[in-house]
Amino acid sequence: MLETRPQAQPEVPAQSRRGGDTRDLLLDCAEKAVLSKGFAATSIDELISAVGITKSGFFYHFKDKGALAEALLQRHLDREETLLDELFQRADELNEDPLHGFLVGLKFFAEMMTDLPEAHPGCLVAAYTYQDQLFNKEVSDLNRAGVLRWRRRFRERLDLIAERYPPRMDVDLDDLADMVSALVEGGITISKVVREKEVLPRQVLLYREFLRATFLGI
Amino acid sequence: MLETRPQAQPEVPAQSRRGGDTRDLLLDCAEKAVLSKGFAATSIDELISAVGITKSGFFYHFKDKGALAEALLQRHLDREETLLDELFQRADELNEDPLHGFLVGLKFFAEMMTDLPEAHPGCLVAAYTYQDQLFNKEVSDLNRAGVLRWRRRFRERLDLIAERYPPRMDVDLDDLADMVSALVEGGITISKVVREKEVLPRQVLLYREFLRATFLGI
DNA sequence: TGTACATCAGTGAACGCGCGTTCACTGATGTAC
DNA sequence: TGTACATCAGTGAACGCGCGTTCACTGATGTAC
Repeated sequence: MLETRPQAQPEVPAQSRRGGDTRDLLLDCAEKAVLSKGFAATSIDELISAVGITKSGFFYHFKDKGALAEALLQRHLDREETLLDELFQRADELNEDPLHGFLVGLKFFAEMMTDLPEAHPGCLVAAYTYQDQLFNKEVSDLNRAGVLRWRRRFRERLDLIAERYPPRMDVDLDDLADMVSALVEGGITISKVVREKEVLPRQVLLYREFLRATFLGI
Repeated sequence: MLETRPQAQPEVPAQSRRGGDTRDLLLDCAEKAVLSKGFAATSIDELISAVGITKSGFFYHFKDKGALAEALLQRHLDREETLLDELFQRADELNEDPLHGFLVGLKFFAEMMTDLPEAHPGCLVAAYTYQDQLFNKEVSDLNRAGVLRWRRRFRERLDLIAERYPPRMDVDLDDLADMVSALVEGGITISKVVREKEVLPRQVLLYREFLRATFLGI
């Protein structure tokens, strides 16, 4: 029942690569694999044969499989943060107002989702959450801190907005902040399940519409 | 790194149970395990020792591990449908109007989520989606059909509502229907990650607020 | 500029354990006549 | 009411394969003097 598709061979042989490259390649392959079949079903063997090193080479880079999990999540959280930071900063530069900056940022975000070539790759947060017991406490805490950081950051932004535009509806701003995360995680899941990549960007745009109504009225 | 907590021993020994009971017990244990650590990390050994039969006994009930996956998802989808059917039917009986019936139903739904004793158990849809490659096409299709059925059913309901209450915002009704699924899946994920079970019901209530604004204005 | 040593990025062989699966068999209950 | 057979819900032993992990070793590059 396990339908393991063979991974592509690496273009560059192991010898002519530097160590950091090999490590990153391992993480790239692991990310792809974890997102499509989960962490437990991702074997070290498949990663090393995709990257072109031996098993002992893997254990040079990661002390055990758990270290791979941790490095993978950390890299994901870092990248996500950088990406969204740039995106919302760019949106803010186009617009002085915190509300309109956010609205433009959400539009950028939805466009980015739409432009991704294949169906959306998915998010490690959900993938890890549903395999929680496999990981040690540090990994779970890393994941939790990641989500809570977004709550805090969106919340700060919403506070600024609410100062200038008193909300027309009775909504809790923490809930409104969490809704971004929930809708992204859920949107990715539903996109994957129904195999329609438009679902995720459309949900983001719908959230944007609700946000506008909350602060600007209908 | 695998932190496998021992499952509770069954109260009733295998001999004094009927066959259907044992099968259901296996499914119960499997559901719990799959939700907390994923399908691949759930071993047949742990299920049989929790239920109190031998490994061959397991293969009497399921021809292989894939059959367990299929039965598990099918049971989950059936239960979910029955539960939500009853819930929204009960809400409709209290209110003639399709909008207010829906609003009351969402309130019931949120209350149900709140009243669950422990943190929310999670949803097999997301758990399966992030382990897609492990399953055969029938399982993926089952999952997909499940989500699409909810899109259709909520959409029908929203059509009825929109007939009576022309929407005040420019929203696509399919998106609005999908948002329920996305928010539930995402809400469960976020609830689990941050370990706050209130997140899910609060997201449902926030959706409810937006729905009210869409059809009734602010 | 040459030599000595350290570090980096791996190799290769072996390990034992747990996994899913198979197969021949069995004791208790149900049904037909 | 008794006997024959069928079905249900398992048992017990064995299978081989793949998994994560360890350990002693190595060839290429970097650095100190």
